[in-house]
Amino acid sequence: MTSAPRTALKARKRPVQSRSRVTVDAIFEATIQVLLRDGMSALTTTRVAERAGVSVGTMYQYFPNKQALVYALNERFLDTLAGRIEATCGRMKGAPLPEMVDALINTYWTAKTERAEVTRALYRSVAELDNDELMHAFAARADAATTAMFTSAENGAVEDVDALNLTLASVIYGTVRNAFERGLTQEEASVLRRNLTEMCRAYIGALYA
Amino acid sequence: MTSAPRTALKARKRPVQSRSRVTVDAIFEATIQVLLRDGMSALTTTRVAERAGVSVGTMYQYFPNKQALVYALNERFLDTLAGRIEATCGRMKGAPLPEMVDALINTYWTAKTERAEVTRALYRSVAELDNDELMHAFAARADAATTAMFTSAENGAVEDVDALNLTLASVIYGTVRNAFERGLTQEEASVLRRNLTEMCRAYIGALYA
Amino acid sequence: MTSAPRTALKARKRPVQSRSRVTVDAIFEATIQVLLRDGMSALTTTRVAERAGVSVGTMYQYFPNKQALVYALNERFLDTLAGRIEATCGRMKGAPLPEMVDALINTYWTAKTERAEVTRALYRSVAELDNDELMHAFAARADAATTAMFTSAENGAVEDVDALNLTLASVIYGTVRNAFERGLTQEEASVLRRNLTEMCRAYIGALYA
Amino acid sequence: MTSAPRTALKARKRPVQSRSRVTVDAIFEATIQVLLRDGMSALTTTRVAERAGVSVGTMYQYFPNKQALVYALNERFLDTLAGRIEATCGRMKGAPLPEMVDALINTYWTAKTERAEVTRALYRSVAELDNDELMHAFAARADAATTAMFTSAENGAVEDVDALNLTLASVIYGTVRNAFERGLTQEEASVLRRNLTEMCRAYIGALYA
DNA sequence: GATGAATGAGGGTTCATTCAT
DNA sequence: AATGAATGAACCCTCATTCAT
Repeated sequence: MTSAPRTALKARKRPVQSRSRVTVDAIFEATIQVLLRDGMSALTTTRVAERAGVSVGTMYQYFPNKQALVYALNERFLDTLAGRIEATCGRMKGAPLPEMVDALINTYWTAKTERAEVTRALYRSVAELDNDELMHAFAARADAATTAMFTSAENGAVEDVDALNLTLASVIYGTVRNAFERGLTQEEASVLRRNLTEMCRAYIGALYA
Repeated sequence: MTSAPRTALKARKRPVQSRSRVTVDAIFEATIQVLLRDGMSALTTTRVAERAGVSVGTMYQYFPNKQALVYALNERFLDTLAGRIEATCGRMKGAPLPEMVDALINTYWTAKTERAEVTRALYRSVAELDNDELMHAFAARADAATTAMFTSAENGAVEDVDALNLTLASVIYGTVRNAFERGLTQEEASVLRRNLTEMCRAYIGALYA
Repeated sequence: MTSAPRTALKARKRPVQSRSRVTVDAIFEATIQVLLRDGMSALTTTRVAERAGVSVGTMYQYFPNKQALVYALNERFLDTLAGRIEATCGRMKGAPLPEMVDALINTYWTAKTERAEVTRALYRSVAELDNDELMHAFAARADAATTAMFTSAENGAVEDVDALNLTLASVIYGTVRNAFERGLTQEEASVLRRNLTEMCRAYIGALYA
Repeated sequence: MTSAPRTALKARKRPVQSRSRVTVDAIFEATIQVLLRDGMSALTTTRVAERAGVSVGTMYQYFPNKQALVYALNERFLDTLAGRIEATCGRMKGAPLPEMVDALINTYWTAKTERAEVTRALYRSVAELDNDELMHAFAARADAATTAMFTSAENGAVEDVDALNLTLASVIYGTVRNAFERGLTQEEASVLRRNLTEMCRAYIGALYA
């Protein structure tokens, strides 16, 4: 996640002092607020600064330009998410494959659902960005973690871990995102979540039948 | 798909005459070109008109504003896509469930892959829009078609068609999109595609074991 | 009134044929409608043509440009008004001065009040124009008529007809216009009208006391 | 005068600091210049900003839109004018009625004549606006002042002050405006001014004869 | 370090006018 | 003669970014 973005998008300073940290957090939070309330097209530097309670000038001390701000915000979220996935994968090392899948779905689904609106806002904000780098960095980290986990599966080595990983990751991440975009009801969501788990388990079962 | 969008987004005139039709198509194509080359943030009315070989004024004769243009473009693509899905579903009526799933994945995957870059461009362009209406209209049409298809499955009635439909639709559409965003290699893509099919089949198999 | 305006403002053709006459009238009426409904800033050639039931092209056959249209419209109204004043002045020739004044106020006030909204709309529309020419032409015609009338006053020659004329014309026309702009109630209007007459009579009385 | 205009027309910031004050004044002056030189239809935001020596952006920091600028300009002038009328009325309290009228005509006429061209430009600029609010606010203030003055007239209470006020105000303001629109010569103007005074005095005389 | 007024390029949009049909 | 689609200059306005204080 901390892999080098285009120089233009790099944050200007690492907020080492606690005061800076507070400021940056306020800016991030303000960005999310504006995104939620008014949408991407109303995300102006002035408005963010205002809501964050700082001046535009100050904002530019921490982020070289608007894109960098949005970029950093998404980076932060993906960092957190990757961290959670890593934690889950660490915890599940050596467990049976089906349980791994359950855990992975749980982690991802929960992470996205906790602040559903924020997730949605971020999905939108990232569309303008040079997305790929961000996604790749996240994918790389997450894939490393899940691959390591799958490799450690209890009942012997998986034949083609990379293929398994690619498949499960794509299906899980993709399905969860799609669930968001469809705006499912609570009930539909829980049906889908259960069935997604079933499906993954069935696939794994079929692989080793 | 042709369900009423917010008035503000409605196209101004239906291009009935062939000359108009050509113009509108040129504008659509130009929009895609710009989206591909320069991204959403560079999609200006002037640039689109220029590339389409018409004046801005002409563009505004057909679209009341920029958003409406992007909206109409997406609408057109989703319309086509929904049409293809309906065709497939029609053709597969009464077939065995696994073959239905194969056909559905094929149709969707192919449709998205044919002009992969365009698909990617549209995914981005739609993020700024009032997405929901568009998605819902598409979902409604596609769901109706697939549900009808699943209901007609050869070997007896599916127990809960709606749940099955929700699951398969979410997984398939979601996975395909995720595949795009990850920017998979040709090979990875074909592995994923095969495995997605396997997974759906395994799920269906498990349901009726 | 028919004095030469700047060439640019001249109407393109005199509508001699009855068909043309109808068209021009429709355009004039449409212009007023739009002015009334939507105000000067919404007075577009397209809208006027639309409401008149003709094409823009046709409109341009009769008026070389938009300004000419507004100009002609005002000219027509001022022409009519001048005609009415001339009629009154003709009728009152040789009458006693106070009765002349009564008649003049009556004529002017009535003319403006009959279609009060139209009057108001025209007042506004003319502000954009090169007003002066129009006003001068009207003033010249009206002044000629009133001066002739005052000269013929029953009880002997007025000492300085031009001064009297200037005074009465300015006071009467000015007061009536001001009444419009203040948006007086029915009652206030009639009080004002009565008092204006009183005042003019008092002035005349004082002159010859 | 400072009564609430439609929100859309409100000035954005009150120029409290002296620098801002200078800027705003420059913008006002520039607006007048442009109005004088090129007329209302050439009054573009760019042109005004240019002549004022500021950027368009700066202009928009003080005025939310072009209309608001014109509105504020007229408001300022009417404010000043109302202030002058109030001053005169205050000074003339308890004086004989004819002197009051003299003073009122003097004040109004002088105010309008001092910068005659500006007055003319403003008369035109206001036609596009939602005039009424502005006029009413002015009228209310001016009427209050004159009514109070007339009430205090030396030789006993006027019978119907409101009617007197309505009459004198309408006649005076209307006549002065009409004088402008006719574009009188210096000499004609002074004749008219004298006669207007005579007329008002004659009217008052007749009232209390 | 922080501020926020000033900047001005550039965006979306309108509409008077033309001219091929 | 009539049409109305096409034109494109010009308008109003926004907002990322800078820099004097």
